[in-house]
Formats: sequence, structure tokens, C-alpha cells
Amino acid sequence: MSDKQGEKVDIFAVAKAAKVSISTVSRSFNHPEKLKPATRKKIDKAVRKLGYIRNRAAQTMHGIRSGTIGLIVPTIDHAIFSELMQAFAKSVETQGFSILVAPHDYDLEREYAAVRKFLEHRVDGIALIGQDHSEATYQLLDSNNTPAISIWNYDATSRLPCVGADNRKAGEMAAQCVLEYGHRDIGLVFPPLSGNDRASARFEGAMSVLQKTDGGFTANPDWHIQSPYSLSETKRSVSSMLKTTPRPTALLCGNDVLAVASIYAAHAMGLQVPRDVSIIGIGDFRGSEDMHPSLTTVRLPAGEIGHLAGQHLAEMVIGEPTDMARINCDISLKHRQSCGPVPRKADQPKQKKI
Amino acid sequence: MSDKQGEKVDIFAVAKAAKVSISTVSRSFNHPEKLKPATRKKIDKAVRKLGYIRNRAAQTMHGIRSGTIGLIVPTIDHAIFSELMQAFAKSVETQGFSILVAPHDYDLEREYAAVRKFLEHRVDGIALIGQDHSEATYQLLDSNNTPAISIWNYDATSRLPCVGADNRKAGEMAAQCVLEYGHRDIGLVFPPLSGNDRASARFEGAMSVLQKTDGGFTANPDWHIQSPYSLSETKRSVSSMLKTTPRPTALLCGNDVLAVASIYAAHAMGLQVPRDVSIIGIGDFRGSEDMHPSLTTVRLPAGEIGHLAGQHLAEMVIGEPTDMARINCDISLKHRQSCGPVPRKADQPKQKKI
DNA sequence: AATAGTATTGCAAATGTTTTCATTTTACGC
DNA sequence: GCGTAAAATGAAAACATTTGCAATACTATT
Repeated sequence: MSDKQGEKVDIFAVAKAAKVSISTVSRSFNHPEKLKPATRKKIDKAVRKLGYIRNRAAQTMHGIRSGTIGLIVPTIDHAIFSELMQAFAKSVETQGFSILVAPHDYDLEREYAAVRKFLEHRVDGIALIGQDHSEATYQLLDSNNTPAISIWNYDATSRLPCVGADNRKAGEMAAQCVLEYGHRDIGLVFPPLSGNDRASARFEGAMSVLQKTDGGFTANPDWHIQSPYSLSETKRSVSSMLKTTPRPTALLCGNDVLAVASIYAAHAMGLQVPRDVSIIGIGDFRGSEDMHPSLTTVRLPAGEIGHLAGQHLAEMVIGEPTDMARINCDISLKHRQSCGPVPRKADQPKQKKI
Repeated sequence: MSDKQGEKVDIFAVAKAAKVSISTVSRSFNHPEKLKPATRKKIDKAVRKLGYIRNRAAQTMHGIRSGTIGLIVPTIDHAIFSELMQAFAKSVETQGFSILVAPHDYDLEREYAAVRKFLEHRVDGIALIGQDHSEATYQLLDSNNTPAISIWNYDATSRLPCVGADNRKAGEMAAQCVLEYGHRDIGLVFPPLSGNDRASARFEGAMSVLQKTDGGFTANPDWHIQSPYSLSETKRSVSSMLKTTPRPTALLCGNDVLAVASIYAAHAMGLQVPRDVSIIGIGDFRGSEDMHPSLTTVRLPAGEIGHLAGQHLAEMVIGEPTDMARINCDISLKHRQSCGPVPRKADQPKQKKI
């Protein structure tokens, strides 16, 4: 394979070894069809002999694309973004791009910093999660005419093109589902809403449906938990909620992680799901279907969203400046085992309301 | 903030706007202390007015570091690598690097391709998972004197510096644990071993301990499953293993995903864990501790490994060429609920215990 | 064999920075 | 106010490529 690397091996070294000019070497990479086959072969040989590797930085300087796309996520360490990232990465990779990744820990200042840094690297495109971004971030993107896309939340009025699902509707569907099972004593388990338009939209959707229920939804403040994406913390707070008397007969969770934690919390205190308490999530993360009991949830197709987003952004980068597109991916209620009808009165620990 | 972007805004534009030379502008970024405060202020103003963003590609061409580090993982979409990636990303980020990520789907050819691509981008360092890589990959790394590190598996004879845990020992500890609970009828649930030195090492470790058990470990071929990282498939095959008569009294799983799937499989067929069957994993993924029953497992500190690896690689990039280091992170057995003593004989097929 | 036409190849300018070295400006002691 | 050292700035080369244009080498046609 490669030779000693004592000398730096650049396009000049290759040219010299192949006894051609550097222009010809360059062409052999960028327009191989313009070379005489014999020349191409000579160059290939020299490249292999020297172990030459092209320098994209030098190419980038010519206004040629850098071949990188930036993906900025709240956190890498979360099932839902993992699935998204994987699909996104694969999809842009097939178009020849590499991806730069940065987590910002739900901090919009850090998100801005990440965008800036990526622009310094001259990424060809940038993908952000959701629509909650600082004004500075939006302006930076605007003024730099770097293609950008927002992933995960569909919003017909988004400032950036977006590929995502309707999180409000997801909240509505989840609420609808528990109502249809007859529940009225419903606990809410959501992540912190600020700076997180996905969670906010779900919450609003759920509340709007619940509040116009005439059967009388009980909005008990004790039954409304705000919990971070952490199984253990969520378990703790859900446990204490389930210890109230009476306790809610159903838990509507802002995402599947919280729902899974809720199920564990219920199990740990000896309650059966859904016999004693029904639990519904939003997301349909990897594993939600296979757990026991399997989790009833509103499916948001993370893989599909990631794939489409990647494809779309790549097109924006490569293709003509198309008009701004917004893609709304279908969501669907997955009826599984964790939701069931309201427990009979006798089953409850003490009396139930009305 | 920024002005109209009609004209390209480069260092010349800034220089002109600030009425200084480009050298001065460049210095204001790289050696600000060498500028007269007044000049610095003028330049800052021009930068802000024009919305200038430095071009790292141009810097990189000067042999200056690109400020990127490549991380190549088997898959992004897997809890264990997520945690690792997050820690790694944060750790190199504090040193000012951005990270390029590529998944290779357990395909060493694709891993090679990813390394090549990253080298074209002139990454300052490369991190790979484990020690199983193609010869071509190793040679490429060698000849390019780009700092590289191998993460996740500690191996005293590794070709690259490594930061990881002793996977063989993890296998031994898991085996030791189930033996100490008295189990002899032990089922094995592992991922495919080829091209995966982590899983192979665990398997070998486990087998070596089991085979020198004099109580008589039963190596039943029906009780040895090879299953991909998929809850549903694993559930299926574990279910059928648990239907054999007699069935194993304990399941030793190559990682926590498989262990969790095994627990779900057991639950789904009405078995209790650990009353009817004990289950142990390896990894201690996020969630393993909080599930119900909590998973007994050998903890591999993914976060710590990722953090140390990032720190170490950054040092290799920035600092003097230090001698090759290998870091072995501690692992520990987490005794939790999913493992217990062997069920009394009477309990096995029908009868309930006590 | 000469000519036109075309397929290859080479030259040199351009890309956006950093840095060395030379030059100019400033400050300070007398 | 002058000389000198130190501080600040500028000019130009260097970095590794791509590409438009010019030059050269073929091919086919007469």
C-alpha cells in the first residue's frame, strides 16, 4: 500500500510520481472521463503507491461543497434521537456527506454556539431539532444562506423547512384514547416544557381534548408531574402520585421514557398495569412494543422522519433552490396492553370520586 | 447583526471595512493580545457588521488543526453507544473540537471507508470501537500518523491505544455470579460474535469459568442462543428456549439489551424473575437499574469510558506525542433483583414455591 | 502528406487563511 | 525634540487544491 510518509504526499507528489501535471491528477478525481485511460491508470498507480488522500479542506476553499452536514440535537443519549440520528446519518451518507454532530443539552445558547461552529466548518447544511431556537440562531442561518431544516415537529408556519410529526395531534390522540377507555381521573407526566416545543405541543393537545370533556375530567394539580428524561426521578415522582388517595386511573405521559418509568413505578409498588392503572406514552421508542406489558402509545415515526429529513436536506444542498417544503409524517395510535378500562370501584384502595 | 450578504464576506471584506490589512484581522483572531485595543475594537465592529464567520477550511490548509475528531461506531441507534458518544462528544467539545460521526453497521469494510473519508476531511483524530478492524484500516491509520484510539474494550496488547473495560472479565464475573447462586443449568444468550471482539471476549470469559465448574455445568446446545440486538427477535428465541423441559434455571446474557428482552420473554410466558428463572446481563445500560425487576448485571462504565477516551484522544492531538496509553476502566457486579437462587425442584414445571 | 478537428494535457490564476519578515508607528528617556 | 527600543501593522509567500484557457498531441479526411 502506502509508502513511507516522510515527505508530505500531496497532489504534487502524485503528479511527479505519475509524470503528469497536477491539473491532470486533479482531473483524474473530478472528471475522470476526460483522461486517457492510460494516464488514469498511471495516476491511480501513483496514488496507491504513495497512499495519497485528497484534502477536502483545500477543495472546500474553492467554493466546492465541504461534504459535511451538521446535526444539532438536544442530546445524543436518548433513544428517540438515536433512532433519528441513525436514520438521518445513513440517509445523508448515501449522498456522500459526512455528519458533524453536537448535543446542546436543551440549552438554546449552546445550540447557537454549535451552529456558529458548524458554519465555521462550512457545513453544506444544518439540521436542528424542533422549532424552538433563539432569534440569533435563526438570523445566523438566514444571513448565511446555508440550507437548514428543522426536524421532528411539523408546523405549517415554521420559519425553516421542516420534516416531522404533528406533536399537538399526538397529545390529542393520547388523551382521546384514555378518555375512550372511560378514564376521567387522569394523571399527567411531562418533561419540562420550556424550550421544548415538541413537549409543549403534546401537552397543549392533550389538555385541549381533556378540558372539553363533558364527562368531567379531573384536573388535580397533584396529578400533574413535570419530570426530566430520567427513569429513576420519574419513578420517584410517579410513585408518590400513585400513592394519593384516590389515585388517577390513567397516566398520560409526554413520551415513552416517562411512560416506561411509570409502568416500572406501578409494578414496584405492586400495582398491575392496566388492571389497576392504565398508562399511555407518546413516541413509540424502540422497546416500547416489546416490553411487558407492551406500551400503548402514539407512534411518531422517528426513523422515517430522520430518513426523509436527511434526504430533503441533501436535496436542498445539491439541487436547485427548491421552494421551502414542510413534510408532515403520519402518526398513529398503537393500541397495546398498557391501557385498559377504568378499574371497578371495588378494586380501588378506598372510595373513588363520584 | 449581519449585513446583506450580496458580496462574499471574507477576511478582505473585514479588513476593508475596518481599514486595516488582512494580517491584522487574522491576528485579531489568533493573537488578539498583539493588537492595539482600538484596532481590535474597530475589527470587532466590522466583523459584527458584516456577519463574518471564519473559514476553518482555509485555516486547515495551513497545517493548522481542522478542529474535528472522527468517531466511528457500529451503530448510533443503540443505548450503549449513545451513552458513550454523548460522553465522548462532550469531552472533546470542551477542548474545542467538533465531532464527525459515522455508523458502519458492524461491517468492517464500511468502517474502513469511513476512516478514509474522515482522513479526507483531515480530522485531527479518530476513535474506533473495539479492536476488531480490518488490516487495511490499521495500515491506513498507521501510515497517516493521525492519532487514533480504540474505545470500549481494554486489551493489553492492542495495536492502538485504548480506553475500555475488560470484557473477558465481565463475562467471567457474570458466570461467577450465577454459579454462586447455585445455578448449573445455564442458558447463554449472546449476539453474533464475529467481528465483535467485545461480545467474543465476554463469551470466552463466561465459558472459561463455566467449564471449570466441578458442580457440573450443563452445556446444553439448545440453551445457547445467538441473537441480534433486537428485543423482538431475542424474545422469540428466548421464549422457545424457556419452553424446553427441563428449562435452564438461569440465563447469562451477552449484554443488557438481550437480558431485558429475556426478562420480557419470561414475563410474557408467565414466569417470574428471579423466582422461576434468574437473568443476568452485561453492560448496565441506562434503564437496567430502574426496570422491574431491576437487572443484575456487570457494569461497564460507558460514560466514564467515553469521557476518558475523548480526553485522551484530545491530548494525543494537542499535546506532545505521549507514549501509547491503555486505560482499563473498572467494572463491577451490580447485584440487583433479577438474579436469585435456584428454584427448588418441585417448583419447576407446575407447582408454586413454598 | 497536409489540414482541420478533437481529445488530452499543462500553465497559471484563484480560493481564504496564517505567518514570517520588513516596515511603520508609538513611547520613553534624555 | 531626538534617538532608540518596543509595539503595531502591512506585504507577500505559503498552504493544497480546482479550473479556464492555451498548448499540444492525436485522428480522420482529403
